Amino acid sequence: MSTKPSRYTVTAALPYANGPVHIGHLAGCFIPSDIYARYLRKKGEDVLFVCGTDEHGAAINMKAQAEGTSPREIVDRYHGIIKDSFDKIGVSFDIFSRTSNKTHHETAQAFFKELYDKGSLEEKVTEQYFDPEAQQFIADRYIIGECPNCHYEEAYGDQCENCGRSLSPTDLINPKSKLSGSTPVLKETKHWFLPLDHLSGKIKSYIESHKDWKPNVYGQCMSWLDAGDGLQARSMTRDLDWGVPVPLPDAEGKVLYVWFDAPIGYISATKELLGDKWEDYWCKEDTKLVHFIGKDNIVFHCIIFPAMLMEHGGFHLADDVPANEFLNLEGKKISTSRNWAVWLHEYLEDFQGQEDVLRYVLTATAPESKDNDFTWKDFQTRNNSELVAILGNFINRVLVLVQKYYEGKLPEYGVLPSSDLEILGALKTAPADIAQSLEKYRFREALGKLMALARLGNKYLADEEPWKKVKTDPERTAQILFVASQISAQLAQLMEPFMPFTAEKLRNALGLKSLPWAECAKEIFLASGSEIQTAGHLFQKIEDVVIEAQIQKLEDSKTDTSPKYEALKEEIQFEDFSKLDLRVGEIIKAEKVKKADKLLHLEVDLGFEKRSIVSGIAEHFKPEELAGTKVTVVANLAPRKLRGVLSAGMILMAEDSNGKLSFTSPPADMPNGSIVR
RNA sequence: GGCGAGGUAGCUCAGUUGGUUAGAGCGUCGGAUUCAUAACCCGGAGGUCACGGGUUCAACUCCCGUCCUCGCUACCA
Repeated sequence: MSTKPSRYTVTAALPYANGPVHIGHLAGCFIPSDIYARYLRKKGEDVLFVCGTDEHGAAINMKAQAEGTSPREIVDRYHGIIKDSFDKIGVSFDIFSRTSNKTHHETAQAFFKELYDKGSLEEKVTEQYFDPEAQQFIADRYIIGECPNCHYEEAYGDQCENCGRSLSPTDLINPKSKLSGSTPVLKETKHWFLPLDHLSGKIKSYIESHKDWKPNVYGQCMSWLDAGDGLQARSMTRDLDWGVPVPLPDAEGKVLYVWFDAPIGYISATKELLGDKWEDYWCKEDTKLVHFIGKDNIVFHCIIFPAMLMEHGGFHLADDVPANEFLNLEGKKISTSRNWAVWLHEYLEDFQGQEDVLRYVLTATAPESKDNDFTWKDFQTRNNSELVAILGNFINRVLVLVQKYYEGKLPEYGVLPSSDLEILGALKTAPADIAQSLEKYRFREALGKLMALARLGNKYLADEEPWKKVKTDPERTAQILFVASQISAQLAQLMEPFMPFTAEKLRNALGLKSLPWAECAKEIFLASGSEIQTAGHLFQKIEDVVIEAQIQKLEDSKTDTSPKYEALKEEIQFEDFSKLDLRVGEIIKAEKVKKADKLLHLEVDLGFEKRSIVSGIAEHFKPEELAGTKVTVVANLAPRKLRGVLSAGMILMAEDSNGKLSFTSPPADMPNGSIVR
């Protein structure tokens, strides 16, 4: 967009309501979007900042079933936790809605209906499996059966995990529903697909018109568009009872696909807040639309959602999608399932009154251009040597001195020398300078520029030494503290988007109102005679014990993840078991399979013969360490080729809850070829 | 394996369209200081810009190749 936008629509990715929010979400999406929105508001722009919980989809349904409760119960729980924690950390959404509410259902249905009415959707009737016991259609991956290709007994309906073959549920021999364990029956069902291939040209030129997007975003989009198969038609509906009902006759038990309804959630949240005025923020070309997301969401926000909007017509497409990379934690990937995370609601409990510290640290260390690491040690250092020592200390020095020398009343300053005018000049240019970074979504750079002001203040005091001059030159001392107070005032204004709580505290001490950004471009904020109070310490030092406790907490949570035990499979008869021929084998030779990351080509001695077996264990074992290892082999499995290499049999492996594999090895003196039973 | 993004001081990162001694913050060492939460301020040390070629008068910056990290994807238990 070349001309100045008339209004802004800022969205933050909808958090999925099956768990709380952690620091990775914050650093990647919510803190930057909040800084941006607060900055725009302070600039006096017309800005709408929307978000909400994404509450549909099979995963929430499954979680509810696993906990023996309802999806409603799950989403209510997490919507509450998430909304509350966003409030407390100061993420200033204009509305934080949810996709399960009425407005959203209506909006999503109307959107779908529009596509349907104009003939954009392809209707396909297919036979799908239906679970008679659970009385519902079953998603492909919740159907298990025997693979027609390799006869693996537990192939999923969409793919056999054993031979890797893509499957359709109807290919399975002896299918079972994972929901109830019963045998599903085929039933005709109708679904609606959105073809995308005819849009690929439009989408490509849309992306290409945004070469200014971040390289990681632009690169991923082009990579996706250039991929071989082109854009496939996507089914926009599912057979499920939790979600937005498909607004057509004959669509009993069908809901919109969660990926279809979720982004529309941005729009319905807007409607909920603004009523008819919503169109200004979504349809007008002079609106600037910015989606803040994590890198896992790039393709969806840059390609699929715009495609939906294009096909519908009448919508303005995203002007920028400043996706961040991932934040690691103490050198390891954040993982919800392994409980390796710092949860926002827990941080807020443990660090009450230190909301801005987390905002500051996550901004300073945000993964803007590549993955970054959050460590508690770094958190402590940034708090102690940046917030406390540089920023808090400067403010404290000024306020204490003004209190001490002038009873809190700002003195007259007479005619300032040019060195002071230079300092004040820096205050005048700071807003534009910081704005330049913010407009480019360079939040850590912007924050650095803010801190440079505090550094300037500290240097000014050190150079001028008012505590000495007060004895010899009261007039000059008055000037110095007058100038230093102006720096404090500018800090109070400009820190607002980054650290809103501290900004308010400081403004109150200085008796200032929040000023529009443009009005911050000046030298003097506080007139002589202004009453100034001390603010106490803006930031508290964080001691080692506090940090050690957090690290310990992380370690503990890691070990106490109760391992997830898979449900037992259905009972089998002895003859089922006796079909298996298990033998003791010994690995003689192992080498990596070319062009495959996970596969090892093994030569296994079964006593009576040597076998070639391909096994997916390359990420767990080095080939040269394997010779001589005793293993248990499924010896009568039908042979097949993997990556062009013959695999005649299968090695049995045990897997722990972290996905680590180990051999089920017989003792070394057990002869090769021995029967296992 | 394919595609994408990265690999710059001990750590976290900047380096704009190729142009003289490659920058910042933190950490570290030394100095100065005491108004301030032993904080601030000044100074020093520290980099063959992943590696190897090439283009150019000139490359961290462009081209080719190799290695490593992350993501998507393929291959699996």
